[in-house]
Amino acid sequence: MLKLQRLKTNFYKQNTFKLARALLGKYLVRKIGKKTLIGKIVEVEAYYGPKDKASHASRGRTERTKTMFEKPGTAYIYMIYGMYYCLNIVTEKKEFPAAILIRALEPYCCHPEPSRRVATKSRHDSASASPRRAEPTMTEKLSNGPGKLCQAFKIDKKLNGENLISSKKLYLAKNPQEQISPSQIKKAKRIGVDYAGHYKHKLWRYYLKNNPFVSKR
DNA sequence: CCTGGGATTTTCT
DNA sequence: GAAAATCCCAGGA
Repeated sequence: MLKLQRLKTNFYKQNTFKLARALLGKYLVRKIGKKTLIGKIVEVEAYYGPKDKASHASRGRTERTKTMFEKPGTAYIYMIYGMYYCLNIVTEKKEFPAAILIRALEPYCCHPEPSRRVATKSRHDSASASPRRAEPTMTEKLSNGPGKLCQAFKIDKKLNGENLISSKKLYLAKNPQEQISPSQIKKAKRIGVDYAGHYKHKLWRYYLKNNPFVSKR
């Protein structure tokens, strides 16, 4: 059985780039009434400071971006392309705008609606080659991208500004048994930020090697 | 394999 | 009025 411990204030106080790596392998927990959705974080991107041209905060504090200036451990959620939401974890000291975009999740369990088997029978995803998944669950299909995971986990602007340290609806947790080693982490350019001048080349995307839920290699 | 366009609406100039 | 931290699908090589 998966034993999860909620992540506390100190976890969020790490610098943005350390925290981005530390987020890999941690769990996003979403409670909706009596139901709980859980997904392992497998891909993230860092957006750091007012000079990062790819960051919404590069043009200062606005109605939308004010959440990025909040204290670490706050959820920053915005609408993108009129159709999707994106979930970020605010980092750094209050008043310094930085956040980490959650780009992909590996669902752990429990999309209850259709009576479908949870596909991962052998659950600790070992490094060993698991043969192809039989029936992908709904969540599996729907959480391999920043917009899709918000859809699957029913995350929208109502949760913008939520404090992940105290929230009953949305938080992060770890399985103390599970450790991610640096060799499992791959660094890459961020997606969809070609407009960002030289900041578009920054290797501020991190993902778990060989994880099938990563949005792009 | 890759490239390009359309959907759709909030946000900021 | 233009752009956007996306996604999906169609069409070409």
